[in-house]
Amino acid sequence: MVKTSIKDIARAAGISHSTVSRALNDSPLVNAETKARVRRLAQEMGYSPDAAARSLVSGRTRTVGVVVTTVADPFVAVVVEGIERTAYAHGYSLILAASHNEPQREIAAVEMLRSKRVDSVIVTSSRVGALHQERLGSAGVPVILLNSHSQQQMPNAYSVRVDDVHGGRLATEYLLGLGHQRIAHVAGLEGHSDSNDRLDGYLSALAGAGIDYDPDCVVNGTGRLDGGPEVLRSLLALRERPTAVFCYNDMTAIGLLSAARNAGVAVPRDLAIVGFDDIPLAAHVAPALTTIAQPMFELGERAMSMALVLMGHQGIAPCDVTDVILQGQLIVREST
Amino acid sequence: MVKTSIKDIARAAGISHSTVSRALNDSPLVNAETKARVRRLAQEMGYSPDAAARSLVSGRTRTVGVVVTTVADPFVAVVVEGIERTAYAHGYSLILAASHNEPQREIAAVEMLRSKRVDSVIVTSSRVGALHQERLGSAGVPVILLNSHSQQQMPNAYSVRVDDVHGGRLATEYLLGLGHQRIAHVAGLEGHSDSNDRLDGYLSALAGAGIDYDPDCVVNGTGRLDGGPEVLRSLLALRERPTAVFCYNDMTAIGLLSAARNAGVAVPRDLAIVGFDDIPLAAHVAPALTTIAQPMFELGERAMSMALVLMGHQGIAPCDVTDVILQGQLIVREST
DNA sequence: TTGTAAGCGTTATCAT
DNA sequence: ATGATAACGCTTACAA
Repeated sequence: MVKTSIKDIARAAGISHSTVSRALNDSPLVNAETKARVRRLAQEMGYSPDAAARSLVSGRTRTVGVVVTTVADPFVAVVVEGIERTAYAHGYSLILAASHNEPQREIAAVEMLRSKRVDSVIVTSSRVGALHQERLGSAGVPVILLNSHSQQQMPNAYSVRVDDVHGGRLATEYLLGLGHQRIAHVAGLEGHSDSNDRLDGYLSALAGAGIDYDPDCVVNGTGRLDGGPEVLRSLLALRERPTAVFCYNDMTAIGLLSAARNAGVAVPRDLAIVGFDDIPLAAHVAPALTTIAQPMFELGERAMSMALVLMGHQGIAPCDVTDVILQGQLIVREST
Repeated sequence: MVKTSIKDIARAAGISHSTVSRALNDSPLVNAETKARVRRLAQEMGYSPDAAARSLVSGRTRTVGVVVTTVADPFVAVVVEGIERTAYAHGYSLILAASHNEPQREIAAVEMLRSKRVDSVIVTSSRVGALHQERLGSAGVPVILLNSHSQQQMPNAYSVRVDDVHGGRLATEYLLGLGHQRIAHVAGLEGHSDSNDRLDGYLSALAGAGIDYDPDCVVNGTGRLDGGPEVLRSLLALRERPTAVFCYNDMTAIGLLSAARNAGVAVPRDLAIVGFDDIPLAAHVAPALTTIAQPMFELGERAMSMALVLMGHQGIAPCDVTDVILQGQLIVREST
């Protein structure tokens, strides 16, 4: 048994391959017993339909492409879980590609997906979203940006995201409410709109409280666990030491937490820390992390649902759903 | 610009589609300027080769299927990262499917991958690995099991795994060395060979120390964060309370850690806890988790490399690489 | 109800 | 160096 095609089955059954095709696709135009015989044969011969051949004629692959920065990030992992569950429920498969935060790889990934003729593409934390929407959107393949947005508002710009400005403001205002006057911010990687927006929220909260913005208080992070020690060093090196810090995401915050513990900086007494995401483990570090919760799973679900709609899967009009914005929520724990 | 095929380019250039194909594939049998003209046109017309059509004739897709339990598990996420990096480096794409620990879905996932004609399949924590190896292996598609093994040793059984028995023994012997006499074990989900093997290691260490095995000391876990409270309850309900516990994985251990903290059970004083995996966040919980480190990234890398070899990518003989077994390593932190 | 034939977008084998 | 033509495995008119 190497590989069986409908022609092989046709030969074995002594009928034409079109009848086999019809039988396998449950067409009403086939004699009931012929259908049964064909199906039994298909089973016995280990037949598996060739998706490539099928999509060559149908023009659809029942596959969506998912571009992430890396799966080894808990936030991304849960988002992908949300996408996967929804996709599976509707008979779609996922091709996964990682950009590793490099625009070049992101572009290459989307090109690969285009070549594989995926029916839709979901890109998380894109740095060049508008480009994809131009290349694919105009070719009829919906592109959904997840937690990023084009600078220029395009006609075919679909996105699902959390309100990052609001989240950043929420976090900062909470720290201000606690009485902190000197609040630092650890940004994410440059070029990401979510990081920029969270920074904007931070700045807006500061401005709202009538606090002068000190550029030194904003330090660059990596969005990863390992940046902690360096971030801590930067913060401690400031002329006037901040009493609180709002981090781009939970991984950054947890890395900082760890570095603080090793350096004997007590959290929250010496330094209050707020994260962003509420990844599953945020509640389990010590001290448990105060953070802005993103509905990660739902973000994935919504993005995939939007893709389904755009591929014509429900009766909903496409124009209803161009830009879904969800709100984050402050979760107070022990790190503040 | 909807979709451009080589025929469209041929028409625009006034040549045959076979010449276009040759030009695009950099065949030496094409006039240099024709080649240049074709390529410019392809660029301008936004041409993207149809992977389905190509693989229909070539018989290969340059795609591997990856079946995981769920991506929303840090161990799995890092493994997939390892697979992805290696795959990308060799021009392969990944189709991702989740089994959610249900044998039925695992089988459906593999069937989908078979239909998509992936060149190879990697299945993590399989519950029915032998089945896939029979269905796909005999059809010429290599199947690599990652951290699971068939009960019966088959001819085409490829696997990459950590030595779970050894790891389980290591963890338990370490606790014994600390003086613990009553050590519990929280198992993973039933039907997984890795969980069974870790249990075997635990039992073997106990036996080696001349300690009678008390079946009540082995409780069932879920492998997830959320099982903590119930596991703790089970442990506290035991007639003679254990002073230490070895958990199937870090997520189980961290869930337990959390539950212990909430219940006022001091770790490690009242209860010492050892995990398994060494997920990135294991060092950042409190107390930091003692665990058996698996080379997660390398596991993924090795599995993908093995797939490459089996697909004929290097000069290595296939027989050299049927079963890679890596050793885990004890990492002592604060939870013991 | 079934069979024949065309076509999806490629690559590959022939000729020319 | 280039062009016809067949083939990959399937779906789908169109015939019978």
